[in-house]
Amino acid sequence: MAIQFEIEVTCGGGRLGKLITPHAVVETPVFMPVGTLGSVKGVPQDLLEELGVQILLGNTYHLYLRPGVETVRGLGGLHGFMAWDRAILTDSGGFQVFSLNELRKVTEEGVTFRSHLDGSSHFFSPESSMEAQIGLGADITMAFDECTEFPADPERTRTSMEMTLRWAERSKRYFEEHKNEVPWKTVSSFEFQVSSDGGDARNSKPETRKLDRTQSLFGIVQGGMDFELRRESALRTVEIGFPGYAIGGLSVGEPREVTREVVEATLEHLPADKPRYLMGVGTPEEIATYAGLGVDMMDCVLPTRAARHGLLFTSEGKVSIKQARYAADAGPLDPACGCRVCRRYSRAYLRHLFAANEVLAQVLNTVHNLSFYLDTMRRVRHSIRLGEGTRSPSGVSSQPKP
RNA sequence: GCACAGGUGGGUGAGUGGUUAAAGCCGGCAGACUGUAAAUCUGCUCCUCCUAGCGAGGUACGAAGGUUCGAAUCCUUCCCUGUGCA
Repeated sequence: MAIQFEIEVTCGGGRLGKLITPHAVVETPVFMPVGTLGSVKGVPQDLLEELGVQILLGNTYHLYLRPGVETVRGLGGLHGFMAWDRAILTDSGGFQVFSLNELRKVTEEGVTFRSHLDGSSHFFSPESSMEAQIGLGADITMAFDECTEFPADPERTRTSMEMTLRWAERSKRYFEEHKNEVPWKTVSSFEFQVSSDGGDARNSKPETRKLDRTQSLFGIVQGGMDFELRRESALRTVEIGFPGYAIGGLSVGEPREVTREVVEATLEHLPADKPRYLMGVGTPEEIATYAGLGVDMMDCVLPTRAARHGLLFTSEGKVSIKQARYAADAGPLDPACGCRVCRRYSRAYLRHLFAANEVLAQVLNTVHNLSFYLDTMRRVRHSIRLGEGTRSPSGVSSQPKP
């Protein structure tokens, strides 16, 4: 078993768990910051560690184009290359196939696409995506899928979903044959320590386990906005068999309430003992909601991108720090936030940095937003734990450990 | 003092007789952003009024006059700036 997922407690649909990957133990539900090109834009790795980030995203398409998979592999894989020894998940490139729609052509075999950098022609298939992801050496890899566009008619949605299923089988087949080719040691004993929520380590104790440190491959459910197709996609993806399942094809322009309905309709068909990863979602409210519904992993560019654009998430709602109203505001960005940015700087200063186009604005804004997202998930985990405390005696939410 | 070159909206800078309230860029003010082609993108940015619109007036291209159906654009005088020569 390449990856272990242990559910500690559940509350309603929400689950508190540990995802034990080759490089880190990840407390779930977790928000995974996006580091597309081997960097969470603007934030040094040691700061990410300080924020409590246990798992990052990398992107196969982007790293394949630049600096190239072989370069990364030669430098110890993505972990060695970007000097990050906690967990990494790589996206397969499936989403780029969707978002670079002007530059690509999809066939059963795979996707021919033009580089957005220099226009050169490339080809991605389930096999080549897996080859690249194994070379990058993330802890968790993703099957090569087709993210169905929105809107899409039923026929198109089914056709797309069926192809994603065939690609999932091909991804798995290639992966199983080559997964030991990762650029790091695959077997070792692994000591890990999990601090309890809030950073208080009093109750945690180091555990040592013998782990098979191989990569994992997650399957991705598609099916557009159609509940029946989602159900079928989920069941058939589970049938192929993966250690974790992602819900893809959402946040592609559909109304947010539709997103939620589709997530709920999909979750019920995914095995309770496997991690469930909702791709590309969402706002702080959304990630809290979905965590409560039983989603274990989420990623989104929103906190990092919005930060660079001057949009900050706070306990009092969104703050567009560029607004003139903050020009002389001596108060902290978010009085309820304990992050290093809110502890130290005024809104007026943050606004000035942004207006003056100082690089520090991007750094501080991103640090805050990520901090807020990670805090949000800590609160969610805490509330699930508390929920267990009150409901456990009746056995309502008990969940057998794997 | 003389000779050139210039003076355009918050800044810069196009435009050199007719959809020009005046390009573009910057600045300013808002908005968007959800498996990152994103330090990006979009809108507004002279004043007043309203039925809020490819709406109606007003004011505007150093100043004042003039030519013309029509001038930021042509002419005259004046003021100012830069460079060169005395």
